[in-house]
Amino acid sequence: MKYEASFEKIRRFFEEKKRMPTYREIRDGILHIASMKQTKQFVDKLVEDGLLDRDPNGRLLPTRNFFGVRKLGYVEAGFPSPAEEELLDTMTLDDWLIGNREATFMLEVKGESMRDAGIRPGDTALVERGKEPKNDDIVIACVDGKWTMKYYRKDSRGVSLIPANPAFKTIWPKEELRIEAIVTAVIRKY
Amino acid sequence: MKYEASFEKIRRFFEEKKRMPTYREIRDGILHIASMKQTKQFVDKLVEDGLLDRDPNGRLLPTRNFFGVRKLGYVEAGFPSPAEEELLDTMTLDDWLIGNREATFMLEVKGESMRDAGIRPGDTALVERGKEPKNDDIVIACVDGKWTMKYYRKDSRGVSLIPANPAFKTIWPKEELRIEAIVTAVIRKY
DNA sequence: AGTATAAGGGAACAGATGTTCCCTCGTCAA
DNA sequence: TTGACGAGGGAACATCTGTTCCCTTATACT
Repeated sequence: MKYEASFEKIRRFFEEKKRMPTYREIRDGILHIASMKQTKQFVDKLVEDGLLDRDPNGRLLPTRNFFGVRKLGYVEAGFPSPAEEELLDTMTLDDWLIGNREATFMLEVKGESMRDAGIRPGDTALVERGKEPKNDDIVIACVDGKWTMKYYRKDSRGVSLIPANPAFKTIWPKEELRIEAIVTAVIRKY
Repeated sequence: MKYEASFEKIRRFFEEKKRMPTYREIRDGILHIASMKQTKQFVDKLVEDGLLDRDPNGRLLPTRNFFGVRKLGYVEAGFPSPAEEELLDTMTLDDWLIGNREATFMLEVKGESMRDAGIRPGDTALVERGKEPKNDDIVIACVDGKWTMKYYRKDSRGVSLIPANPAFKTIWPKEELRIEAIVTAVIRKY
């Protein structure tokens, strides 16, 4: 069994069971050998290479390699060679996109009012509640009982909600305005 | 110590240490009591409520509540009341967006050539290598030594790469064309 | 062939951990 | 006051688990 493939099996194990395997599980289910000694040698090498971490008690812990996606540079740069590929930074989408998990929600976008901001129907917005909006933030607001997504602007004339589409009108709230959340990211899945 | 707050502490513990706490760690570090019996009762209740899972050996496992973001409906629907909030489905961005982790990479977008598809400079594209492109997929291609992101189209006249911006021209590859990856998602972070 | 070296197998050990059990103490009703 | 009951504390136990040690087997070299 190859080194890389065995590590991948451990990653899968964690993905399924949400915990790391024990030495004996690695021995029987992954390396398919009978020797504890060699299992330890194999694990030691993985730890040394930074692919695995250890508890104070010796128990295994997942590393960044267990989560997330490898990050490349720009489109123009293209893909690195397989040799360089190992050096790539990995990054979890959740950690990257979510600041305060308690306050963050996913919300599906309907309507064309933010089209020119590159936000289109069917996109998923990540929104965070409880943050103070700044000018030009995209916000989820409840205006006179209706929910919308717009640019937020506050100036000497008061608060206005500005669409990113000339076919829609800027809203000047008459009675009630609650900024319920701020859009922190927009995701389009193909 | 309140029930909810204690659960949140356990979630934090997992977020930091990448493993679940033991009963004794919950007793000393979270509940701040001395009784194993009550610690077990507390954990039993969490397991019963589906907030925690257990190993065949009794060890604790994280549930879906430990990962991801809560998913709402549409913008128009607004936010649910705190009472309903508990019912929301949670979903990890990684699981949602990444099919094949081995083959998926993050790539930053430069240039305006896909502007009308709502993809703009600074956006992050999630791309997957090794998949066969279909018509109208957005692909990362290497044409005559240059890397670009374009719509893919194959018809009787051959393969063409079509920009989503009238200011750019459709590319008819002359010599070399390698479709290196297919764009599976686009993320814009504010 | 004979010997030395390494690899493989597996038992043994110490510490950690979920679970159970027992004792103590306070509260409340009769 | 007394007895019952439940909560809290903590010891005890069986199992699990990383680690080490020793013995056997294979391999390489002289």
